[in-house]
Amino acid sequence: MDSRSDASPSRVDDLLCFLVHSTGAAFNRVYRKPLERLGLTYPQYLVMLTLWTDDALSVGQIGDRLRQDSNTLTPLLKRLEGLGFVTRTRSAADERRVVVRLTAEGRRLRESVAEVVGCVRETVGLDEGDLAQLMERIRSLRDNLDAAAAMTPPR
Amino acid sequence: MDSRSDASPSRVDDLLCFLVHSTGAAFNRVYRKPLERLGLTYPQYLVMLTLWTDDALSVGQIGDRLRQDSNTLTPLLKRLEGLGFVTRTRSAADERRVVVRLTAEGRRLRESVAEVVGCVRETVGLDEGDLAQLMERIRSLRDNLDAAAAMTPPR
DNA sequence: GTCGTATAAATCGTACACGATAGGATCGCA
DNA sequence: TGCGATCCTATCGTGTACGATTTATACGAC
Repeated sequence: MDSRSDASPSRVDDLLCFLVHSTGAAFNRVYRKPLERLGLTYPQYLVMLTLWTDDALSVGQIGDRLRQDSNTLTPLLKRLEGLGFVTRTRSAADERRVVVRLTAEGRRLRESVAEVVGCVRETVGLDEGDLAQLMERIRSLRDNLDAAAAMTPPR
Repeated sequence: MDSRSDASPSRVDDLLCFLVHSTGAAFNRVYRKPLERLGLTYPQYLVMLTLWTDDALSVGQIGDRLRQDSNTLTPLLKRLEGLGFVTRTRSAADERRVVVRLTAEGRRLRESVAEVVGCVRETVGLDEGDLAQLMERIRSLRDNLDAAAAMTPPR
């Protein structure tokens, strides 16, 4: 009920949604150059991270972890396949599934990446405690938004 | 120097960059449906917000506020023009500039939007103090990232 | 006044995001 | 055993995002 509860906020930079949006873009900018040296985009890097943790995942399993669907992942995975970092094969047990596996080169990439993660970790400029707290708040914010979006929109 | 300082994090969901990224997507999902009723996408909505605050801005001024460049904004503004919400006219004083102005219909849209902002504000589930603190932390995070990206990347 | 430089917007190519839909495989159950 | 519902991936269309380049205008030093 305060003075700005309804009127348009004075600046987009005073909106939480815009701050989150632009901070995501800023992360992207920081990651772009070092990843480019490895031949990866940021979304491709996220897929590689996922496979370095658990290899041989289906498209859907990767999508669960990254919160995206096959319409985004299929072309992205084909590019990673074209780059020689993963293979895509139909599962014999369930022909509906496509299993994505790291190649030797894909596994090798993991070492080159350690420095990328490390250098970004420093630029965020937060100590362990603040980082953990910030992450927890953002996660809970995201969960609230997800829950709101999941409600069948009234009408 | 702790145990996870170098190895790949166990899950993308434990990375700050991914949390920010996916929270931005979650905001987008929440906004999508109500904005769709107005005929706007989320980035278009950000442009409208900017113009509701300051009308008659050049493409570059809009870009300063939204942190994007003409390569993204030009086609987006042409769509808003096609929808009848803005006009785009070359400035007489400086023929390089294109000035974007709200139409009557574009101004009218502002009222329909109040409820959108209000309903999203509730779903974030934070009180005034927490919201302000979270926003300040994210802003400072973004500034750190911007500063890092601005450094001419060594080698 | 002329020329080089800076600035503003537009254009181009590639990659993501995402709603909607299609097509094939699997499963459950009558 | 057959058949409808469900699941999984792929495809399509539209709308961003963004680096690199292009074109046109403005400005400053001379």
